[in-house]
Amino acid sequence: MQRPITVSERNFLNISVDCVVFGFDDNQLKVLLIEQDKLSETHIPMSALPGDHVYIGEDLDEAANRVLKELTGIQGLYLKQFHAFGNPDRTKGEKDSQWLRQVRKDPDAHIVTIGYYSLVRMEDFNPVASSFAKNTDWVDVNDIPDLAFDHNEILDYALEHLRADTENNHISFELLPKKFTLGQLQQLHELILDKKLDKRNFRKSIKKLDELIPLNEKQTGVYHKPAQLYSFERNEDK
Amino acid sequence: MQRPITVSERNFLNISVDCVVFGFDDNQLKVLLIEQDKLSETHIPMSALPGDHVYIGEDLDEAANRVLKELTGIQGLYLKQFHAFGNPDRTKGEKDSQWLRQVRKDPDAHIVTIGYYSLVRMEDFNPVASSFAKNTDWVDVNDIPDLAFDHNEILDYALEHLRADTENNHISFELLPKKFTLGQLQQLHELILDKKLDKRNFRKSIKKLDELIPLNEKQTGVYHKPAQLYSFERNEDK
DNA sequence: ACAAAAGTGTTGGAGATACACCCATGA
DNA sequence: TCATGGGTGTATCTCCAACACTTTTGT
Repeated sequence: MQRPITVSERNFLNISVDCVVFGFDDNQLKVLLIEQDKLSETHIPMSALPGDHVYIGEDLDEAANRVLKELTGIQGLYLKQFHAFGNPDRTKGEKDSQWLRQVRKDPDAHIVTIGYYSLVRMEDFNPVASSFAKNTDWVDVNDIPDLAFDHNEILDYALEHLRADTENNHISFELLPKKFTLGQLQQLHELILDKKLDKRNFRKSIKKLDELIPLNEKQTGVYHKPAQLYSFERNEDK
Repeated sequence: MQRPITVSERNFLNISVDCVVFGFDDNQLKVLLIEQDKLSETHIPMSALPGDHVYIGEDLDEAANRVLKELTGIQGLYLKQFHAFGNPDRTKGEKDSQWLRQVRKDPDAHIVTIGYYSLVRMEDFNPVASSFAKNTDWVDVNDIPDLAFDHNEILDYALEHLRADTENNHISFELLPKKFTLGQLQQLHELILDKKLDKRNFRKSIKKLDELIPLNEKQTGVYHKPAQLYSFERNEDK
């Protein structure tokens, strides 16, 4: 049974958003992490997902976009909400507390966070650290270090959602950018699902989607047969 | 003795949970609503989903269970988180503001709410209104009135999730209570999905689930062939 | 000419769908 | 004995998985 918190403990309840931005190129699936600024001699900076408080009066989706932009400079991508994380101990690790004492007025607050994820071609975005992010890094999903707070758990959860969406071909028209070849799209699915797919079967299933639009354009500058380029129809781009 | 505080007293960004409890009997799918207490001459009470603030230091899942119990007396059911709603205007309707001014210290706070849903046999639970709920009602899903806040939207969203879970047979062992006949289970699926299902095919697909346990027990007191009773194995009951 | 990825159809099997009759009980 | 829902099997069809060769370009 939860012990009620009393006023004398001077605690707060805050809301944040955390963004899991998956990035891919032709053979890698990575996640965009930020590295915390080193704040003092004793402080050991950690890596973390880009995330920060929601403003009062701000919509959650907008907050996710704003926070991502403030910390990494990245904007204009579709962020999909996937889960809320509210364990009161999620920010109570020793390193986490140390960090929060330096950057927050209420370091002991209970912070509920709303998780968002997205998927982009890495080459289309060039993250630049700012605010309390010292650096940004694309880190391979198979090589994720210990992250701040419960961000490892949030990341695992996001990956599950990404895989489920990919299996159902929901991913593509919501989360994919610009134009691509079917080969690239297949590589992407293989990266996400972590298994090989049959080329002909993949093409059959993907071509059934009427969101898939063949462009009047072919690949150039490749030393093999150039591929048809495709795009996904965006339902509601902002 | 100090009383528990909620965020509302310290902050203007609050967190609440709202519970969408679907109830069924043999031919109806309903939702548990509460009716707000009438607070003054001019106040027009509305119906709403059971929901209230999360305490500081309280886990979201626990909060959902506590809040549901406080308002309706119902406890011990599996509540599944499905979405966070954070539109800053979601509590700014005129009637909503009027209500909040009477029951909250900071009626103008921005309230982010986390939606939970569940599914129960109505006969297994007997809701009793308390706290700021004046009454509780099981209301048919096809006959939902205008609700407080954005609760109509939350309810629609919950129904979508319920349907998706039902189609994939995820629903059953997570959200279903006690023992039932296959006929009842089929009726339930038909209610939720709003379409007829083939009896033999339904039984085939449902019998493949190894969470389905036949009990050493048959229906009694019915004036037709008594049905075998079944139960679902709970993975992790609390 | 060669290397590299693009592009293309058919077959077999598994799983989903359609469909009709007898059974056990209480009234 | 009748009304009511319980309970069962088969034939067809649709969807998914497996599989190999030709084409186009740059080097």
